[in-house]
Amino acid sequence: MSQRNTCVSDQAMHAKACTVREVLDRVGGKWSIGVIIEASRAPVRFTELERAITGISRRMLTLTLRNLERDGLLTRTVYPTVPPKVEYTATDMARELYDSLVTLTDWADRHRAAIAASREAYDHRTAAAGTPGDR
Amino acid sequence: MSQRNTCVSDQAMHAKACTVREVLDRVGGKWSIGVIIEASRAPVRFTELERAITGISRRMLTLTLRNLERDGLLTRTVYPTVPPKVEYTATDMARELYDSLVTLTDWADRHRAAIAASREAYDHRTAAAGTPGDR
DNA sequence: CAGTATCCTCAACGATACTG
DNA sequence: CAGTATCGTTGAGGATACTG
Repeated sequence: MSQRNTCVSDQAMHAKACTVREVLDRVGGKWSIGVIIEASRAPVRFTELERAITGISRRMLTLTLRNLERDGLLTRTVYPTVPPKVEYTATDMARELYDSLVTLTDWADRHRAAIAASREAYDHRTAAAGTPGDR
Repeated sequence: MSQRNTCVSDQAMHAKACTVREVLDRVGGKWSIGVIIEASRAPVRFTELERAITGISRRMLTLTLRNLERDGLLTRTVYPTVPPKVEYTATDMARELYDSLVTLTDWADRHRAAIAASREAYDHRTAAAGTPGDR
């Protein structure tokens, strides 16, 4: 994701915000969630992921996989064959994380319409403010 | 946040990944969560937020507030006094979101140690690979 | 007080040629 | 097949002077 840990020296209740940031720093990247979901179903190979995740570049797939592996969210298994075969599998920790994320999708589902409406209203307001004459 | 909506043209189950991204695009910013938490307790003024949230710049506070207001997560109330007084309050939608985030903090709390250990192990491994001689 | 306007930096991401 | 190595782009975020 985009930001570093600013939690040091934070006081009291900010602990909550920081804990959330910990998670976000881990899965906030553009592709992390997609990879975790794919690797949660069954072991997946590099090329399979590349095809399954629309729009991801080879470089970003590699980086995402390495970071997730480093955090213990993915297991990387190399079969020393020719040509090489590598499989990625989500760990239990990652599956748990995915389950927790369901709570968030519920929230999004419930409020998607309200948010869209709020945005439209806001944009309409500010557009009106930006157009002095309005005619 | 860093990334645009790539959900268009996505198929079947990727809907889940996209719904998560919707939330992340909204709250994934470096400061959004902190602002929501502060504004969930009670109405807060601009300067109060600036002091409460360690490290935030004036510019980012403004941007974060505007985005959250646009999405209907914050209410902005202006008291036409001199000097001006502006209060920000979290909406019910935002409080609900915050409640959902608790699930994530639980996950982080449970696995913080495991993640740290995994990272250290990974870094040690790759460091060893990078140091040919090792002595 | 509550912002806006400017300028700048840097890390995330994208594209793609090359390789064990 | 499963990557790595390079180069280029973009936008999030930071610092800060100025203003109604």
